[in-house]
Amino acid sequence: MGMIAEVIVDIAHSDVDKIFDYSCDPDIGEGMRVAVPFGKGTAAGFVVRVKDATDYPAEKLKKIYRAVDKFPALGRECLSLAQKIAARYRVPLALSLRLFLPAEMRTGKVSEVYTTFARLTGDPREIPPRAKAQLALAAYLEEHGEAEAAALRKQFGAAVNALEARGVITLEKRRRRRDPYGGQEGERVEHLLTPAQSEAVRRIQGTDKTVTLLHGVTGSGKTEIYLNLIAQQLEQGKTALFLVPEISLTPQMLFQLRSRFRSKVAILHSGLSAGERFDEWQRLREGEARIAVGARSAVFAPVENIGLIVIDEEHDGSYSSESAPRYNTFDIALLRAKYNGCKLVLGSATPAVETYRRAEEGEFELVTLPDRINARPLPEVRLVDMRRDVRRGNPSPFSALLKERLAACLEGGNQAILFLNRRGYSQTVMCLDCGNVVKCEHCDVALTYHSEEDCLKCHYCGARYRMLEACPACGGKRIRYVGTGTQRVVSELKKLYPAARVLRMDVDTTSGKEGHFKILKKFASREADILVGTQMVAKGHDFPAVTLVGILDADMSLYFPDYRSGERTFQLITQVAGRSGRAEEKGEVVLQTYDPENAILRFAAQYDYKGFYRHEISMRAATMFPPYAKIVRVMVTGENEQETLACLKEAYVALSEIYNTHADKFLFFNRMHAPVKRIQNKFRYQVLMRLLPGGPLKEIYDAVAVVKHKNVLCYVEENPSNLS
DNA sequence: CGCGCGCTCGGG
DNA sequence: CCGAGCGCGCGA
Repeated sequence: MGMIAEVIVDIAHSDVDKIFDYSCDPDIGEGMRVAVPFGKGTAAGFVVRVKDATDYPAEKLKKIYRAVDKFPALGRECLSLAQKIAARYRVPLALSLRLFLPAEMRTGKVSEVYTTFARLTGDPREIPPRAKAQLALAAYLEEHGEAEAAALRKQFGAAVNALEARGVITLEKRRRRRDPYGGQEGERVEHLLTPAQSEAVRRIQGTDKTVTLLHGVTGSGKTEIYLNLIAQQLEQGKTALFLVPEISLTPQMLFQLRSRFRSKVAILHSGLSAGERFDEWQRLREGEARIAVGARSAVFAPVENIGLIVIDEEHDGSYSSESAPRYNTFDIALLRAKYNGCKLVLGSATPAVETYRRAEEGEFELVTLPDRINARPLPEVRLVDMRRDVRRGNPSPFSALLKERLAACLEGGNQAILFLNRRGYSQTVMCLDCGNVVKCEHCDVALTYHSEEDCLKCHYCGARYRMLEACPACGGKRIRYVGTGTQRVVSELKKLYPAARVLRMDVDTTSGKEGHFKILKKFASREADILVGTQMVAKGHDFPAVTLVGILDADMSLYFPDYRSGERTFQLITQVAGRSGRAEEKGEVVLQTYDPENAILRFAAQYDYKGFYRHEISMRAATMFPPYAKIVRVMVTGENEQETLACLKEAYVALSEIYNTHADKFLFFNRMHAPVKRIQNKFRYQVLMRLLPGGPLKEIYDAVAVVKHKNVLCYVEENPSNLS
């Protein structure tokens, strides 16, 4: 009797989201990718199980054509995990299985690369004395051992083939790993833990809880703790996942890891070429590398026998997936930790309120590192009331204090960072005669003026428009620039400090994979005095000469229509303030605001996380926001407004039923326009809900899974980080 | 009466 | 997802 394979075809659609049985040869195994006859053609698929019988009529059964790879691309754990993900987020299994492979493997563009080596295997005396090149080649190999055939061909030409034909040398193809960053390593340093770090390590190992929250201020040495824990797991023959926000995957950080763990580290992130990513993935799968370092998607790394999972900067928004399946890295990491029976460490200087709460409640172990390693104080933060500056008739984006401190900083030969969370020149342009603000043709969003290209850009879809000469509504010619962006800050700086060298870092100046490295490197090597940028400047990187950080508009992120805006503001300020005074000289921070009494800004200025947390958690309790309730949004979006509305209605009717039967679990239930009504020509409507713990979340997912409208997308978001 | 488009269904 | 099959609507 032949073998039967259960196959999931690699088509992400609920209609074909089911197991198809195929007969197969014994070389087909679980987890392998296969090519199968499907419908009127061929489909790729994943073998999820192999069995020896099926109920499906034998005459209709078809046979797997072939295995796509020589190896099982998916392991046991990942098959089980993918099922859970598919069930939890109501996506086809094919979609959750794809998470576990490098994307380029599916498109078939990537394969292993080989290098041919030549070595002596016969007697060089068989070479006739006339064949000078062949003799030289043989002599070369006698001296050097083996060498790459390609290099030899360059030097000795056809002699390579001639000698092979003669049997004097043998050519051998060997797999070659593409190596991101060309094997560069940092310096090897001793890793002695401070008493506080040792105690933290001891507590993380000693707890019987799966999850530990490691709360340590900037510079308290969290990384050393992670590395120590990882090293211990490696010694026990286990593997580790080290997850970081995309932005902190700097070469420096990677070199540091490599200097410690050498080739045991594999890097998975979007900056690699397809081939490099595939090879790093293979090194992990084959056990050659045993530490996977990477952003969100590295939580799916193909390692077995995991001994530790680390999520660094756990509060970072990049840990939530923005497209289906909308998973949260923590949830996946927890599943993997449970499956492998290992620990999961969350690290942050500014933990998410929801995380800290779970630690406080005892669900997570809480380990706190209150002090910086070098005991250097954090830079002093001075709050500036911008309303007073405005009243005094100072229209510039810089307060009098900031100007004074900037001058002093430059005079002292130091560097400054100015942070402003808005790119472009001005937030938008407005007609002074009629108040008209120009919007994007494809999005319900005001356009931003960019001075470099003298154009208006839409920050949602990237569309560009010529700068207006007159108001399109009333023809008025008095156009005013409203709100300050990074470009304007740079041009104001040039007026104020003509001698200062200014660098700008935002999405517009960091195109290309290595774009923001180049700018950071330039600044680090002191080719500029002032770095102006958006939140990109907040993370990573040590600039020893920076003694001043200016936060130009601390309120900007505060008034986002989002329950996490306070939390995000606190995190951002803490992070950017930490850029000041990293070396010998004392640092300072100037924090400009129109709301100097604001509690969150005051806690941030004092580096008082606990004060902030208590304030924020009591606000959340009073207003019933997460973690006391869950925000659930069902988004409905499509290009045709009628179709979109019809779909919204269908979803709303289905959800209303849930609401009516579980009214006690709902704090809020309504349908409405999304705050941004249209993005990229797609109309956006939503059903917004707030659920008490134990609310009918599953029912909501089930109801939405049934809603199917052509040309309209309808999906569930839990506690979305961005409610626009 | 014939064809075309749109919906439904099956695919192992 | 993609193609096949089929029903109904419209046009000469």
